[in-house]
Amino acid sequence: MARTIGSDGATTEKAIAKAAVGLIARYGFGAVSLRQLAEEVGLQPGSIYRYYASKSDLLVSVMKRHLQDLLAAWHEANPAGADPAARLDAFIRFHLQYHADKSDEVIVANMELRSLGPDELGEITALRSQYEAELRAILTGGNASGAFTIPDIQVATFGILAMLTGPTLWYREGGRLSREDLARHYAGLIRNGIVSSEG
Amino acid sequence: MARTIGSDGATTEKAIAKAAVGLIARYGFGAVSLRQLAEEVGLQPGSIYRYYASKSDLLVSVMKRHLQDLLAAWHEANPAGADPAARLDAFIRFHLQYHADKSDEVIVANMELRSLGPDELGEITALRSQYEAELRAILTGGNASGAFTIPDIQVATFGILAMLTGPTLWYREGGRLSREDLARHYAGLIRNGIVSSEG
Amino acid sequence: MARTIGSDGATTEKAIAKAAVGLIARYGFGAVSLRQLAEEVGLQPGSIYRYYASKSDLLVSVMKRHLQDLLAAWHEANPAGADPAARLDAFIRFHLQYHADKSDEVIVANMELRSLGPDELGEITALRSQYEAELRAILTGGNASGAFTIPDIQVATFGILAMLTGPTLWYREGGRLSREDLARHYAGLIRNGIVSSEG
Amino acid sequence: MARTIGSDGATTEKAIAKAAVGLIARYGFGAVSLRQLAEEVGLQPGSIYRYYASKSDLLVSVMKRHLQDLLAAWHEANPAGADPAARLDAFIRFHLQYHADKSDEVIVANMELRSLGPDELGEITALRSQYEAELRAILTGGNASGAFTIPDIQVATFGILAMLTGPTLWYREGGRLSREDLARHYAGLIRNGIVSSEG
DNA sequence: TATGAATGAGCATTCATTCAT
DNA sequence: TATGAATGAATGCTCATTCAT
Repeated sequence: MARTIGSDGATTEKAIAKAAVGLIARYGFGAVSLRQLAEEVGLQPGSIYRYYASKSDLLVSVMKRHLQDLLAAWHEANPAGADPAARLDAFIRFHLQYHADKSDEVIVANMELRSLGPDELGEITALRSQYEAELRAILTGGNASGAFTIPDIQVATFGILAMLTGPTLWYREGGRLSREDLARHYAGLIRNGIVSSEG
Repeated sequence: MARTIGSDGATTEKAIAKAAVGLIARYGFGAVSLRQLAEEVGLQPGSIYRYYASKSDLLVSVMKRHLQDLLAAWHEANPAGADPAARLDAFIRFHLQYHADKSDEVIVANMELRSLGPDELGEITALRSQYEAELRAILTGGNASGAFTIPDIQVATFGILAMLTGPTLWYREGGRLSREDLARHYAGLIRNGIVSSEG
Repeated sequence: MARTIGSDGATTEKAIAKAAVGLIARYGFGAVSLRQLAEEVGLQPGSIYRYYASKSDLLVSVMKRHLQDLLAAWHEANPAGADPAARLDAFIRFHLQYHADKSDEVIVANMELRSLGPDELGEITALRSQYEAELRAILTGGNASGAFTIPDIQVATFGILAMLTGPTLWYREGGRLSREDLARHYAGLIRNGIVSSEG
Repeated sequence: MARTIGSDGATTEKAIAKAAVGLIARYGFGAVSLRQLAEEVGLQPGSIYRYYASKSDLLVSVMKRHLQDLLAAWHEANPAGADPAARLDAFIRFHLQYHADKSDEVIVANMELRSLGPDELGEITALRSQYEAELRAILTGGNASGAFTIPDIQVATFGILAMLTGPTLWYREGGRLSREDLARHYAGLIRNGIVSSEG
């Protein structure tokens, strides 16, 4: 039936990706059908294949874009010259902010690694590692300057990331805690622990 | 045909549950078929229905059992009379230990909430909340006694749990870190943060 | 687990047949499972096989018994020596009465011929034909004696039987019409038609 | 794969419906599988779902179409202005004719009411009632004009319909009786009964 | 650019049936 | 006499995918 009036490829592609992220975050990759996705976008299922080679390609594409955007945004926000404590603080705030803004993408990127084939898993894992390396570098720098006293950088890196990613699953805008509250509390916990944390 | 010689119901039921946990943890609930599960157990697919009313019932059953066992084990391990710091330490060690021993169950219970219907989700969530409440009580007690200085109990509870559950995804027995190392490092981080943590 | 206390074979067999007739009449042979039937009787599905060789055997057995009982009851009720009009009247009343009393059996015997294999169909059809022959004989006798003026005995036989069997599907005891009303109206219709029927 | 050359939706849908009526009439709704139906049409089983939402939807659709066609055809054939006797005669001939032409549809519509869910049963029953009402109106009119002497219109309506629908199960074209014979005999029986029926 | 018809494989589930106990 | 464990085949249905139009 030829081109739907006013439709254009780039727009359609973005609409598919956006709908996909929302649906996958809510229901899980395996539980979302291309029919469902197509209907949400206002297309026939077959038409998705003009933009993505397969359902799996769609997932990889969405994840990759998210992780690349995340890295780019952090490079922008990173106060590279600052001292370790300030850089860690910036990282905490950036991570919470970005993860609150893109919670669907985060959920997909964290929960659907199982849905990837081995090759794609490698690609995605490499990007995730780059992001982890950013935090690791801050912690290492802090240990070197004496600002931090971290016995195991790896444990701390994973621990902090896990902690900071948690709110994706429970934080709701407009609830008891403002974003600023959240950042303050987490920064205190990470810096000083619970024995002497201040917020 | 008919009863396999020597087969008995209780044994078969446990074999199904055990295989299910392993497969679901590895591939995700939606990606595991009853055919696959049946083959792993050495049954015909239909025979699973002698023990579980549906695929979804199998998931709920596995999750519920896990959370009940978790709670029971903690009640056993909880040094109820001790001071808050000691109780927190016990909780950290218990959680890491139990989650390392039952990593498949933990992965299923944490990742497959999406695969539950609304009623079942309520049941499971209630059990999870009970466990969270145990940690919350320790933290609250510590604040009261002056042992801790926690500005937001909720954030700390979720933060600590997220942190401590993280290793399920990356910790491997026999690697660089012993279980004792892990416990020590996490305990230090949680107690003192990264500025003055020791371990 | 050996014999359930107090159970005995003949009783169980009848209980199965009775439950089967009820279920098949309500839901259709194909839609009734042996599980359902077993549960209604308080047995395990496998136990039915002690009494009936197969599901299909159960159907045949029920149908055959019904048709044999029907024939026997008519032979009892048939006023063999009477004149054709009286015998027809007796047949009408007998048929309506018996079909009202055994409506489940009638429904099964009329609706489930399709569920029979070819051999069994032959057996059952033969019995049905015997019953039809009884009516046919009355009509033929009436033509011979001049009591009736029926141009085609076959059409009249089938027509009368179809008419008289109809109430199985709609007649309800205690409604607008008593059994006597029903018999009177049908007898009038059959004898005199609608131009001059009296009731 | 993809569209079979030259295939088109409307054609396929009709082919499915036609094959379905034939198979259901012969074997019963419950005994016909979608695989069997698909094979008869030359499709894969799943392709049926492009046209019918479920197996049950297929049945309802077939029944509804039949009853609507039946009503429309009678409205066409009904000699509305004629006297009751002529209208009854027209009804008898119409019914026999239509039921001989569409015997599969008739069998399905009469035998598979049990296979319907409660809502669908209501819809179908309503259509059947409309058709019954047509005959009831003729009989009522005849009583009013003095052409008929029917003590119970309901019994006569059901009786006549049951009688006239009977041949669907036994009448075979080209046998001993022509369609005209059939119509004549039934008209005689209905009008005058068996005491003085003439044909 | 997009549709609409169709495929083929797979899935959860149900069922009649068997037989060691 | 009856149970309970299990089979193997079938069923309705869904899905990712293909491709002529």
